[in-house]
Amino acid sequence: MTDSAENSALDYSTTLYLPQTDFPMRAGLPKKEPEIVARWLDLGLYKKLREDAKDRPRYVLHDGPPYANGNIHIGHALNKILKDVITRSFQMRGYDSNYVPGWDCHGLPIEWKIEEQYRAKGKNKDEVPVNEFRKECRDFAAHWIKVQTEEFQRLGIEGDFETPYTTMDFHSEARIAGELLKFAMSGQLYRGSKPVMWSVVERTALAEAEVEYQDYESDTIWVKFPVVNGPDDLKGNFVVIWTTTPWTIPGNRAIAYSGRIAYGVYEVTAAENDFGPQPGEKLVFADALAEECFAKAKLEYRRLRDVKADELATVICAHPLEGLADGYQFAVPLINGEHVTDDAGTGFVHTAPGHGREDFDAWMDFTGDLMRQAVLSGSGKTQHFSFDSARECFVTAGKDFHTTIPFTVDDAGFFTGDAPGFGPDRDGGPARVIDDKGKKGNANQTVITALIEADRLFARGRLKHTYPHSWRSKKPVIFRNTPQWFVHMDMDLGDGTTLRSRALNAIDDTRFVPKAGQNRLRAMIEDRPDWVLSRQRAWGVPICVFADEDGNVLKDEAVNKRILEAFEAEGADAWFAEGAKERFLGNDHDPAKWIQVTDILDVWFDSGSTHAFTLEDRPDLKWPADVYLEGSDQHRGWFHSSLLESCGTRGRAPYDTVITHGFTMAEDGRKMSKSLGNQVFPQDVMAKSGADILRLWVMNTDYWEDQRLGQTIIQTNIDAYRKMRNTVRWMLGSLAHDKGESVDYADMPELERLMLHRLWELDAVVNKGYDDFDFKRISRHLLDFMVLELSAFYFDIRKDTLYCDAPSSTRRKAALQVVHHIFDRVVTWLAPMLPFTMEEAWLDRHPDAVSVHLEQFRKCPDEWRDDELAAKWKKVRTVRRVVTGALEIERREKRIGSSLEAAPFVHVTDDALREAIEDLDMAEICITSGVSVSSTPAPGGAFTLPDVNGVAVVPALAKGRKCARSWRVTEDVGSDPEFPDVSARDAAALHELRKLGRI
RNA sequence: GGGCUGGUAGCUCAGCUGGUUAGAGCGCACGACUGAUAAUCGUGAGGUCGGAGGUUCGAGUCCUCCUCGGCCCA
Repeated sequence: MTDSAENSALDYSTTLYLPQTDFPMRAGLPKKEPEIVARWLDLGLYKKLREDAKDRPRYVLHDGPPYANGNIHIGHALNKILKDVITRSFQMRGYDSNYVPGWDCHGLPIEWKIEEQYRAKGKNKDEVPVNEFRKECRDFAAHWIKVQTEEFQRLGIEGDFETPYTTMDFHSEARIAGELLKFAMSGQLYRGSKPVMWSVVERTALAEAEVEYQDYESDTIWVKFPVVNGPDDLKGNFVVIWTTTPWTIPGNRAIAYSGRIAYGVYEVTAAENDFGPQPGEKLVFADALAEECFAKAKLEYRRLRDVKADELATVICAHPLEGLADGYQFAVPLINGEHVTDDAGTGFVHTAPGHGREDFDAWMDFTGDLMRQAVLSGSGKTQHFSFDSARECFVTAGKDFHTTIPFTVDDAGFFTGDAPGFGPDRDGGPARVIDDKGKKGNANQTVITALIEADRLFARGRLKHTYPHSWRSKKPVIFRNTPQWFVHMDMDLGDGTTLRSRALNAIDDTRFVPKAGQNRLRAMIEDRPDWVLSRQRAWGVPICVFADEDGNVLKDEAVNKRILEAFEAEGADAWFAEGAKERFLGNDHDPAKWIQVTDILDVWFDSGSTHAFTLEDRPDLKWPADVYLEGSDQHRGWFHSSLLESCGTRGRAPYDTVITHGFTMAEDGRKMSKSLGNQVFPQDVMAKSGADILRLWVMNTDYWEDQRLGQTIIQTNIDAYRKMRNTVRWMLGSLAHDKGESVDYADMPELERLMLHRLWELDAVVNKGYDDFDFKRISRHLLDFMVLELSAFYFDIRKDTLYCDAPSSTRRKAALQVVHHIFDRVVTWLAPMLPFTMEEAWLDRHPDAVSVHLEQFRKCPDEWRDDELAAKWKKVRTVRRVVTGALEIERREKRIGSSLEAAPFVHVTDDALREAIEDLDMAEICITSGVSVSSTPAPGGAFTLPDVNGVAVVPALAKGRKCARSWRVTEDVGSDPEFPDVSARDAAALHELRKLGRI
């Protein structure tokens, strides 16, 4: 090796166009990102984006509102990042793509928080005026909106955070109420009833999340129901049920059995006691439970025969309290129940539809079936049929059958008139289930006594089990039938459609990404019962209707107008203010006749109405939205309620496209949880690595499915980020020498044209990816492009040209221009994904620019497409691969270090491959100092690759001396006496530079 | 228990309507360079495609069952 380089007088590095940039290799995102956010806010970037795009077609992604009650978690981050990438990408692809963030503000969790604060201060919610309480809820939500706004902005989310929408704005509340009134006026809203968990102590309904299960001792009873119709030999026998809530017997309306369980008729053969069942009595039990039951009643027995399910289906019993008072003289049918098991009890389940969810569902299925068979009038009026008529009789005779569910217990736990003999008509007043202290009242005992008197008690006992208790008072709760407001799913809306049919049609007309969401939503709509809108709560939009005692709603547009105007001006608090009833009813209606409903709307109705008060009402938006995007849980939630609300009021979905994302799991694929300590907090990732790292994770993941996130995965993304960042950095450094001199496409070397062709191809991939919301496809292609084709190929080859060529070199100018094209495209394509880093890069390249986010994706002219050239270079790279492989051996054997020390002989016997490289400078492409190509077969021992036929390489050292400037080994080093240690090309470059005063 | 959905190298992902020895990037190991330098280039080792049956000349790709996970219900 020559040592002229070391002895050189000139430090040639100063004569090279080496990359020059202040764009740091290490990003320092945690520090830099907040500065960029601040700059965007100072600029008013959101407004600038709108101004910039004001003449473009609008693209609206409607934000599903997060709940305003805490810091954001990884799910929020995922969701908002996806939305942001969509809005930013559409903005850069020719649309006015604005984004109005929203918040869900009403509802239970916020009420809890406020109550919790009250408890801490020793206050009681019920002692606080409702509007004072609502005010505190409002302030609480407002606080978290502020916090989350900052967190979202820190993530790089661009949106109208100055004027977001919230469900608690007065205007929103007015419009939500208005939407409800549309349902009321069109007759879709009706009052029905449903059992809910009820705390007598607190006089309030409880949600599932508000109860906890504690040990409790219940009275248990086995009750005999006499068979009055069915198979002849069963008449007069008893069907026996078991229950842990004796007080629900007055509410019994049916007995559930299971078609999967074996039953038999059993006869008592001996009795230990002289009370209770006596020898000769015949009873039906599940076979698996008979022994246990008879033992409990201290009886001996024998089994008489099987009882089949189809026999049970025909059985009608009398109510065990039929003899007690008027009101129990109805038939108790046996109904098939999916929930019935033979694990415990008797194999028959006492069904009191007002006192249990499963009871209610089984009962509704049963009555629903009957209704569909059109044998019932469905008038809603209670008209008991005679129990000595057969079931066939009432079915075929079309007798009236009461489908209403009795309200047997009031809010204070007392029996009502719907429980004859136990309510106000009872001597000594109504019996009580639970008292104000949460202790058992006398209801159970009273019912048991009545059953004994009627000789309908088979046995009794006590049972320790877990039972729901109020989270707050720690007292037991009961299931209690309560009036609720519903929307019909299957009522003819006057045009032959129903809410259900409209919703199903709307689903067919909607694009789902991924496709599976369509089936999921459809299945839910197909199956769902009527929509319950009411909640017995304080913090929400009221169901602002007046109803008479029968539940008929007052329909008066003048009243509605007064309500909505008041809400618009004062918020929904107006409904709860003193004198509201008289104020809204006005002079046309007698306040004594009308009941003001005080229930509030389920928050799903609020968020289901966001399309009305944002998309329709804001001039910057449009209805319907182009796209809704949320987690897959929202098939049951927001997608669902928005669909129903919109179909009920407008006949179609409020969206054209629905995108769903999965959930974020810990690294092992399991749910993140506090107790496992495997949670990842977006705040931590941002503080340690930066928001762009988190965003890159989102971009690289298959978000349609559940994703995983943890330390390893974050590190993977940090590594990918670094690679991309360094590639961008190198371009910035090279482009520092770009004078913007352009070279005609036709004058460009093939390598440059190849890169333009690749850009043209990538352009299609990128746009298709954004169209399909398939971001990982884009990020994958771009990263691969940067790694495989830029860093390891194009840049590596062109370093010599860019660093060493003379200022006048066309090759160098063409390369610069291509790097410029690559930079502009790669950076803008990535800008929606990595908004901070690409902003930083863009401003580094274009110091006078405002923001990369105001840019549009650059077009790639069709002129750039050259499939033939691409095919040719595929062959070139095949040959290159063999050369590189041969050099690797030389390196391993320590015969060379740098590839520039080599000048191999390449024997290409494959005609197609040789043709491809014939007119090319393979030394340049292989980054060697020379390549000799021949078509003669290679000598034995030449290097080949198993998958490449017709190419063999014989390595050789380059002849000549090492150029002190370009480090290539050439024979023309020293040809210019003025620069004796450099090659001719470099000497010429030096002359030019000197002429320009550069050296 | 039901509806929907998923399990391909350490990590993230490709593998279209079943067809040659299952791919990529990163990471890792080793090497080179020292003018992208806490960077860059090269080479290599990693997979019984969750498991078991079955259909087929042939299955990661189709069918059945099992298993582990997820969302929503019950």
